[in-house]
Amino acid sequence: MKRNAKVSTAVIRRLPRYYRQLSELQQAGVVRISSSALGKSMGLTASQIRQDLFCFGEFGQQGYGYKVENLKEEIGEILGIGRGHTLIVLGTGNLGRAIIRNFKFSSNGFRLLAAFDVDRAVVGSRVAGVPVYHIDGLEEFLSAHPVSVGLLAVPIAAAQEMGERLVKAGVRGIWNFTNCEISFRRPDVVVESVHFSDSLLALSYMISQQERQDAAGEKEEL
Amino acid sequence: MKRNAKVSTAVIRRLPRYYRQLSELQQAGVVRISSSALGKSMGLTASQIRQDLFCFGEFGQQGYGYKVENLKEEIGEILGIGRGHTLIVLGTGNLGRAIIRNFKFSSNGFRLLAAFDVDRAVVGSRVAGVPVYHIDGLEEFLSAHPVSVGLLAVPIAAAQEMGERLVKAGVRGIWNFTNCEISFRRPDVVVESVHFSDSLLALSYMISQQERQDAAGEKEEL
DNA sequence: TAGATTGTTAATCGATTAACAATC
DNA sequence: TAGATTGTTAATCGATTAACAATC
Repeated sequence: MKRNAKVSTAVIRRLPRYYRQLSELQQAGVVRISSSALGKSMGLTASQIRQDLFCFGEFGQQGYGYKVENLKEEIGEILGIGRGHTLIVLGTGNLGRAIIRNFKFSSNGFRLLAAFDVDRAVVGSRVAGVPVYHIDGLEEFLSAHPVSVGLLAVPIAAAQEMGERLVKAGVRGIWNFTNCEISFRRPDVVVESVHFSDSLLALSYMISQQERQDAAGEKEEL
Repeated sequence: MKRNAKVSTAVIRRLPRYYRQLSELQQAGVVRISSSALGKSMGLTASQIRQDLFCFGEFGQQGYGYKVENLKEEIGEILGIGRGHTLIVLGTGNLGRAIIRNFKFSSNGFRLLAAFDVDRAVVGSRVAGVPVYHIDGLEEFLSAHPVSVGLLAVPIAAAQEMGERLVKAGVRGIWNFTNCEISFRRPDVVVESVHFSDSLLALSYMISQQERQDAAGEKEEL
């Protein structure tokens, strides 16, 4: 990993996809791959892949291509897998619990330390082995355990406030699953939002376009 | 809605955000807004907003700005809200159930008709009022009910196959929550994926960058 | 060696921003 | 009317694609 000046978000968004694709290739026993083959398998151009990698250094061999395992490891390091990142979940409702149970934090380089909730009925229990604490103990926990990312799965009304408590206590990364925009006037705090609603509405637009085209086509046929 | 030639994905991705922001403004009782005020509230330039809207027609008044309610409705129509879209969920594990219980399908213009699973223990029951059928009955159900979108919350191994069954039975939109890429050689089928893993890894990259900068800064200070 | 494929610079394309006449 | 703000075209900026020398 070398250059690194200003990597565009477009590139950053592709890095996890490279990582995922290379993992699959590795599992499938593929040892080497060229930028053009990788591009074809992902719907990208060879140029773009080489240009993307160029942001970070040299990972291939001329005339040969890339060693799948090696490139995967390199991109993993760029992404920060293996940096010992830690995470806590705020909110153990349906969504919070589903994520805790389903998501493979460890294969993304994260260790899930704990969950927090206001509901005394769940506080003290465990979800998939993860202890659930009362939200009142958040600051105390954070002062004792360094936490890289706080996952917000709380009601919308509580999102901004909970985010602020996390940031105030030193958490730099917020993974926001609430369907609202949250922000902090802090250049050192990163917010990544997963907006289901935006995703479905984009899909809704695209299928609506299809439908409109279909309708126009039928009209023409008459 | 007028022009519409080729709307870039960048614009499409912003439309739901506009819709969300305008809904919030409306709820807050704001009646009119200018492109510059809307831009400021969303971290976009006024130019960009006007340029985006220009793809679809004229929605404002010179010297006045946009009527919040009106613009919201127009963007809603562009997005296809109110087109009577329908949806089914495949897979009622933790994630599937959490989405069924949590997500406000109706406020995004979708009607959730049913869920499907292989597990006989859940088949026949209801999740948040939604009936769960056995996957064997999928094709029969689809032939009786027009479905716009199929939500995939099945194990990775089943994702592609389930997608193909949906497409074969006439479903045009796939909302993919499995952590794998699926694709169909069908220009009329739209796949929208929600990759938690890609999202977390992008966040991981960004906080790792912060950490690297911090480390470099500390080094300099010595 | 010859062929293949990279790293890297240059060219192109597309998206964002700026500018401003039209007009409410 | 004067001021504000749009719709829309032109300018700029950034990202993608093309090209090719270097070299395995």
